[in-house]
Amino acid sequence: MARKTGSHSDITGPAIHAAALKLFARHGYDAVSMRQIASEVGLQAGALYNYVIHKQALLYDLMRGHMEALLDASEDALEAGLAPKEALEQFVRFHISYHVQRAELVFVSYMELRALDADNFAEIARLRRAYENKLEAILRAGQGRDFALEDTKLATLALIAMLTGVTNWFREEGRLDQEAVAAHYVAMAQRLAGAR
Amino acid sequence: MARKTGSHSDITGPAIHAAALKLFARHGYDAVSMRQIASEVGLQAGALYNYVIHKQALLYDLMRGHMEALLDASEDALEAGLAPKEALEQFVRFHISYHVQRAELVFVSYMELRALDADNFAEIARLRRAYENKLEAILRAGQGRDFALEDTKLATLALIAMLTGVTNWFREEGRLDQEAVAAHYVAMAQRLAGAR
DNA sequence: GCTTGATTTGAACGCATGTTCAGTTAAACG
DNA sequence: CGTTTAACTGAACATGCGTTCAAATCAAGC
Repeated sequence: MARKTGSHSDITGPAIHAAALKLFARHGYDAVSMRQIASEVGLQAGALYNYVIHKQALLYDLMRGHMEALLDASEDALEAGLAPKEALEQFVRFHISYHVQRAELVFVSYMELRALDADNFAEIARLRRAYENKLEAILRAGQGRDFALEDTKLATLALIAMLTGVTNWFREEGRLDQEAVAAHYVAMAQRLAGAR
Repeated sequence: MARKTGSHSDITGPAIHAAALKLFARHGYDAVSMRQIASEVGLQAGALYNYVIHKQALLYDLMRGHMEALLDASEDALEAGLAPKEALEQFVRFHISYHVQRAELVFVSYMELRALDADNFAEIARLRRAYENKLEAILRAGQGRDFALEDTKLATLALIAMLTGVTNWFREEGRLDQEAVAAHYVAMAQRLAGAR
């Protein structure tokens, strides 16, 4: 044998995915060519096919990886047994922090859904719903007692949209740092939910 | 002279823009070819260039038209002299109604910003800010009295994201009709703003 | 230092792209 | 009815696309 045993370089593979993510976020999936991705990594286009079956898999891998990591991380971060109002605060802080730190992944995952074929789309949508359900569970747990909500499903959608929107404008060097933004969003989210 | 005087057919031009909108919304700007747009209208690709300078202008025209119409319509719809709490209600209802009725335009205008070149992007961003300023003006008018807000800029961004998110899932045949959705969003928006 | 096999190159494939333009079509006017 | 001209076709252009694959390269193990 020569070189490391195992399949392929464990540097080039991630480098390709990182380059693809960067370029997809900047220009969009369809506007980015395999040759551009290869050039970003310092390869010829043909070499990419040692690591990826086709271009679509590159996008799908990024999205599925993101959604699964998000579900895992939220599993770890959301402590059970908290009172609904505090659970909502925890969710808001987690969501903002996690998404702001991965702005490119979030952007691509929300933006390029229609570039996925039907099966891949269905799987990503399933993972997204699973994540949204965590927020709705919190709202439902407090409905009528800790929260004053007529429709927890609508409130879930409203909150997710409002929270994820932060990634569209947040800049580390902006007027407010992440902690300040999160604090304001916690307050807004709790008021929106009618928390007492 | 032959045919109608004036430059070009006043049917084909709008038909091209309508077809482009439909296809851009469905597949994305980069994934749609001039030949597909032409075929949707029943033309050959070359004929499009009697109506459009280039593909980019097709996208830009759609976006600029949308944003300018939005500004105009909000001018008409938002009655001055209302108390801040009612002005917020009016804004929420207007925004949801206007956006839900133009889901494709909204989708394309929020999605394909990065497909615009720098100058076109700057102009669209300017129009968007002008619209957001209308909401912020309402929040500022009530700040500290009708509303309990620490940061009107942040609340503006949160509200816009939350409201525009409706276009991503709203279906005419869904569980709630537009009026019911709007009513819930009015309540959530007013609570978010700390309205008394 | 030769062998081995993972890794990469570079050319080729068929096909699609945006845009141009000389030529054809057809409707309205004198 | 013939003329005019807006509207459109259809072919051509250079260029780029995703993907394949034989050949070249290179680093580790014996």
